[in-house]
Amino acid sequence: MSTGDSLPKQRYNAGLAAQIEAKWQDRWETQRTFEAPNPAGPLAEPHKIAGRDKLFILDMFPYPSGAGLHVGHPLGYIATDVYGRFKRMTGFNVLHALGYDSFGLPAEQHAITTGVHPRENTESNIANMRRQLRRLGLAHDARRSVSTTDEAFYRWTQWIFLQVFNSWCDERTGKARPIAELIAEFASGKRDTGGTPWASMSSSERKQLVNDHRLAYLADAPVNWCPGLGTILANEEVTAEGRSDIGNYPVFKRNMRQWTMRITAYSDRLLDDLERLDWPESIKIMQRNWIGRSEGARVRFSSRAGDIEVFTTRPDTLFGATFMVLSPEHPLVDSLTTTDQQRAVHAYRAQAAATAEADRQSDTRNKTGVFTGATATNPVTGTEIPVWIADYVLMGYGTGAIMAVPSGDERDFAFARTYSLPIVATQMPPDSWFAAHKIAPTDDCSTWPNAFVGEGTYVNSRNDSLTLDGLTDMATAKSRTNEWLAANNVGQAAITYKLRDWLFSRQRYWGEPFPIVYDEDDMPVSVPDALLPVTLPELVDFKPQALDPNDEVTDPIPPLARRNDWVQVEMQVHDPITGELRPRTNMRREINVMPQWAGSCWYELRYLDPTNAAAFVDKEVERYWMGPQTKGHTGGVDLYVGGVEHAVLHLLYSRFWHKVMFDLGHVSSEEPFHRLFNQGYIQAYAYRDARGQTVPASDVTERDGAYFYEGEKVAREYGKMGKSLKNIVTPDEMYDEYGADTFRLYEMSTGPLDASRPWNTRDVVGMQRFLQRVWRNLVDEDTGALTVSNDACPDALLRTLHVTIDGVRRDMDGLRFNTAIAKLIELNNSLTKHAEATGSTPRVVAEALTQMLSPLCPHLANELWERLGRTDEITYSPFPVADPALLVT
RNA sequence: GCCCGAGUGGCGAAAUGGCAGACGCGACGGACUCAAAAUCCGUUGCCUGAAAGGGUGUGUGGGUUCGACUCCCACCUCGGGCACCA
Repeated sequence: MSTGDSLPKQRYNAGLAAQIEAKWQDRWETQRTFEAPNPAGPLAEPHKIAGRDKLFILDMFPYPSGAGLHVGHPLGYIATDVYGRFKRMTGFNVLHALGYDSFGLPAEQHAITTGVHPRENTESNIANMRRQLRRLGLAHDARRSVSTTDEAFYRWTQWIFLQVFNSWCDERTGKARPIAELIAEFASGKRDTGGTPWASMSSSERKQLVNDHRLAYLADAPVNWCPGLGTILANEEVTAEGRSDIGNYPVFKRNMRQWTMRITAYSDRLLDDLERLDWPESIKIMQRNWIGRSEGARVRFSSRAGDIEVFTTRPDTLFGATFMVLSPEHPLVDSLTTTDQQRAVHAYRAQAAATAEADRQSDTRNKTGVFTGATATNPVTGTEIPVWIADYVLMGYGTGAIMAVPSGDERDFAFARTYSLPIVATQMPPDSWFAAHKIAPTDDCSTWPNAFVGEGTYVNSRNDSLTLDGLTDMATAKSRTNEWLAANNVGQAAITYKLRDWLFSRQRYWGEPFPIVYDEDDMPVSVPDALLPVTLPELVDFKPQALDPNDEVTDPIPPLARRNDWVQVEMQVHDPITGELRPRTNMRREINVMPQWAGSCWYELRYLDPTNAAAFVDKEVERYWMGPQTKGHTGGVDLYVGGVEHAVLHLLYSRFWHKVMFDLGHVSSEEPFHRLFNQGYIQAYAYRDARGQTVPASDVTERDGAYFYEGEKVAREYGKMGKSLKNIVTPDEMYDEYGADTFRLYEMSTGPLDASRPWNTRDVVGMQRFLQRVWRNLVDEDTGALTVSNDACPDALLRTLHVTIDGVRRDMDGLRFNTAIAKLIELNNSLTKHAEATGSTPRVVAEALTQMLSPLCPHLANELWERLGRTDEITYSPFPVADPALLVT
């Protein structure tokens, strides 16, 4: 169709939108419209700050993928942009920027297959994404865009790592302190070393003792080792058969020496401070469950291999413990196992090692296990009870061993039933329970259909010095048992967390090198601040070194090990104990790199002060943007928007680092993100042909509710937008077909921000028509002349305007952009009726409508504002305020 | 499996204890046009009825309430996370 000639010259369509958008994007850049003033430092403009409140808005920064952006990415970015623009119009000094989380596996994989250096690939991906984002018209301060791979950035990632490494958590205050203070306490005798006195310790022993207290420490941790690929694998990369997803090589679960972050020392603070955050309740619940604090007791059972310590949340049921179960990985298994059980135990351990952890925790799976042949003594009854191993007991939780009370725990009950182990009831369930299960209270508990986990009257729970019998209150029964355990030196009340310490090293190339060298005792030593950053050495081959696929014992050889000239180093370092600075030869660099989480744990702080070479962030600048706003306020980013997929890991790791920085006095905020909002995902339809192959969604047509590709019928499904489903829609296509403003409006209109929704290109035109109608109400499509008059506005229209202002203001504040847009459409529809009747638009409505639209479609609004003859910047013009007198009908 | 969400017209949704379906898409009808596109106007949950009207309806089954899309319980389906994808 060639229709261009007959269209009105000044119709608002993709062509006109493109002109307008390019014009304003250029103008914003040259006029530096969105640069946010700092109170101090190189970006300081104190006169611009006076009398304004600040607002720090943050998006979860993207990974610069080779595919660029698809229309799913900008959902959150547009929302924060609309909110930030709205807040600017209500007087806030808004900081909004976007950087790149640019270390990570895809660039490394790309480098392995193509030989192109990850930096090159990463930089071209960033350039492409910057171009795509610029066309969206985001009001970002470009000076503050940082990438985690910039040396000027990761210099400070390394510096923060050293802060963590050179700290310990003082158990008396629960706060991090410099490690030098711990050394001083040991040296002065103020703190007991728990063994050899400090003065008699060798240098190596002292370093080891101190290392054992550091917040970043080396420890053996279980990993999925795939020698055939030469790498450690994520659980998701391991198949159900315990082989690698790629290449189908064997995978071994084994311990390996890894950098580990002592996040568990912060469990209680991470848990308690959730109360003080403005986060969705569901995310708080997920974090609480992840931390998984449970109160109970540790109890020691004696055995021929020594004491076996268990953690239980139900010490009150100790009298019903009729057997014990150890995790197959438990260190005492070897010494416990009797000769005749060795084969069975060995076979079972091998099988457990090949089972995914999620499956091991499954409640519905049949319980499996093996008897070790050994027994242990129940401390309250004195009875010898059998010791088993079973994969439903995990080494990573509690002590890796449990006392099994089949009458009071469903899993233990199932296990006892499977292996005919004894069941002793320690609580008499209420009659209603028996009635519900259609059994009699006189029936033996081994005939019960399942365990009883509620509160009942204690029975069979008595020895010479402890009696629970007759009690009905669980709390009393627990505390009495705990007191008895402590008095008899066989246990004590204890708290356990599901949270585990954070595995922090990767055997990869494309990550931050650790600022660590090893000395002659093989002890880690900080690289001095003056020598940061430790830059990534150049490599030609990025591939991990593959080994014999069955070589379970050799350690992985990370890519950095290839650069022996880099690994071996002479350096002036501070002695970890004395602090004395002296040159050392024969030092060896750490050859692991940090995980991708590292940069994302603190990037928001660098936005504040991106060029600071003396500190990761200036203290005054941090206090201005992130400091607590009232007493008891945690401080932190004012609004953080991102996907719910980061609910636990990223959001817990960054909270931990931030708290360490707070304890050490480097930041004034206790939490990184005060308010959190999770946006939904954009999903998309995908289509498969009769052979089950996905076909390009863009070429599928609909007829009578059925879908066709090249004349053949295809089946529709629904999934996350991505390359594999061939259902990607790029923002570039939308810019070209409709313009950025229409695209922005469409993304904001399709539903509430926190809901996922399918992408439907067909629907975009609705927002284009809306903008077209707005344009036509103010501008003559044929001549381009303004059709706005200064005549008085009729009362009814004025009332509609003020009701709209009132609603839109509240919707924008509450991030309800979809309903704000609906209200603006209604206002414009009223305006259309008026304009049709009178031939002109009242200026008061035209200006207010333009202003209310400007956060949502800023290019169009700026253009209309200028055509309305306004010479002030609409970006900083005051958002309309409703007159209460005009709200009553 | 465990933890967290979500299910409302043909589709995206609105209403969050008080008239279910605002607004948009699509569809249908009309205006403009030689015609079409674009644009504009109107109708549009479903069943029934010529109409007025009547009936019915927020995943399923129960419950609380004068009143439930909204609160509670159970179930089903879908999405997210499960620690080396980020």
